[in-house]
Amino acid sequence: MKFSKSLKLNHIFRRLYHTNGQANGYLVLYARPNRSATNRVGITVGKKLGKAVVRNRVRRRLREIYRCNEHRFAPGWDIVVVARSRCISADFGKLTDAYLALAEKLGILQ
RNA sequence: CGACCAGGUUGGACAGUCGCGGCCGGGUCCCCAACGGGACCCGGGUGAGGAAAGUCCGGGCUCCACAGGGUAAGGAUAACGGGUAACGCCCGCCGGGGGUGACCCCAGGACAAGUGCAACAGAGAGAUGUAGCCGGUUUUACCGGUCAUAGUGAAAAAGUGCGGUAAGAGCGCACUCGCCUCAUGGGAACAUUGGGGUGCUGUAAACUCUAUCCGGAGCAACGCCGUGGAGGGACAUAUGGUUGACCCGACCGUCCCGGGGAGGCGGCUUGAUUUUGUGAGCAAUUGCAAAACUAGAUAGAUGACUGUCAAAACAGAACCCGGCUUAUAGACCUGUGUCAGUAU
RNA sequence: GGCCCUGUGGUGCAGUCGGUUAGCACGCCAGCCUGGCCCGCUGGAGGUCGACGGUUCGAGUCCGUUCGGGGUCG
Repeated sequence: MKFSKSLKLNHIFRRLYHTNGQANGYLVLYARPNRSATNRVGITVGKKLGKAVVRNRVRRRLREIYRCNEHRFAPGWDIVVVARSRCISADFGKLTDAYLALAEKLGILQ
C-alpha cells in the first residue's frame, strides 16, 4: 500500500467516534482529515460478532477491501471502519459495494 | 458379509494472479565524529491447533530483602504397587458394578475413637413396645412376660431350619452371611481354606480422625532506556516498620501531601524439545547414539478472486511446558479382538 | 492474556443446618366496588431453581464438569 498505514492509537479512535459517521446494514464509517499525506485506517470488530475465528475473518476481509481499492481513496484522512453483525455472512462483492458507497457519502473518494 | 470393541494416524489437495508478519542475504538513500540506526526495493526460505479453547490441576520462570525454622488456621489428595520435574495425570494390579462378549465404568481411607443428622410415616430411627401372643388377678379392666407375626418407612436389631417355651427370643444347635484376628499364598492391596472371637444401622461430596502435600502473587509479573519533572512536610533508633496468618530469626530509615508522565526495548522462544535407531520394562516410562531447529506478533501476521476434485467439522498462538475436560465432519491403519448369521 | 464475582416466576430479591408443600414485592388475569376510570378489597395463574452428571433414602442447598452474564488489571 502506497500511502496508507494502520491506525493504532486508542485516543484517535475515540476522537473519530465523536464525528458524524455514515452507516448501512453492514458497516459504519467514520472519517476525519489528519493534515498529512497518508491515510490511517482502523478496523473495529466487536466481541458481539462472534468467536476469534469469525472476528479474524471479518477483519481480514475489510482490510483486503481497502487494499484492493486504495487507488480510489483520497490521501490525508483518518478512517475507522466498524463491522456490524451482517458482515459475518455477507459475500465479498456486496461488502465491497457497501464499503465504497459509505466512502462516497463521506466524500473521501477521489 | 454385518454389527461392534480397543489403540493409533490425519485434520482439505493442486495450479495461477495480487497481498501480510518474522528471519537470512544483497542493493539504493538518509542520519551520525564513530560504533551503529532508519526508510524503501530485490531475492531466498519460513509462518497457528489437536484441541491453540475452558483456565480445572501440576511445574518452570519473575518479583515479594532471604524463601530459613516452628506453630496454628485454611486448602488439596485418598485401595495397593510403580512411572514422572511434578500432579488431582498415566500404567499395572486388587476390590466393586455393567455387558452374551471383545471390553467398559467407579472421589475406592476410617462411622468397630467421639459428636451431629435421619423430615413424613411409624409404638419405636439406635433405642423402643402400638396392635397382637402368653400368664396371673380384685375380670367391660389392671399387672407381668415377649417381639415370632401384622403394619410404617429409604432403612426395623443377620438369614433359613430344627430344638426349646406358658408365649417367645442367637436362648441352644446345624448351615449360610458380615466384621475382627491368627495361620497359608502374594512385593502389597487382597484372596482361599482352616482355627478362634463377634453380630456392631446409614451418612464423612456432615463435623471430625488418620496419612501425605502446599509461603504468596502473577509476563498487564518483572528489568532497562527515554520523555516529562518540583518538590514540600512530619516523625525518628525501637512500645516503630518490612517480611501479605502468627512467633522465632533476619533486615532497616519510615510515613504523609502535591505535581507530571504513562512511549519504547528486553522478558520472547533451544526446550523435562522433536525424529530415527537400539537396549531395559507386561506397561506408563526410560538409558544410550545420531540427526534436526520447527511462529514469535504487540489494535496483534495465513486473506481475496478463478479453475478442477472433494463438498468437508470443531476452530486462531500472545511467557513456556506436562496433563485433564469440553467441541469436532470425513478418511486411513493395526489386532493369532468380540458377537451373530451364511458359505466352506 | 491473567484474576475474581454471579445465575431462583415477566422484573427485582429471600430461601438459615440438605427434609415433605420453593416465599415476598411490583407486574399479569378474573370478580367486587363505580354511571365509568384510577385507587381499594377478594381470589387466581405463572418455576425443568442456567445445563448435565454424581453423593444421599432425599439436592434450589453438597461435589464435579459445562454454558451464559458482569467486574477488574498498568
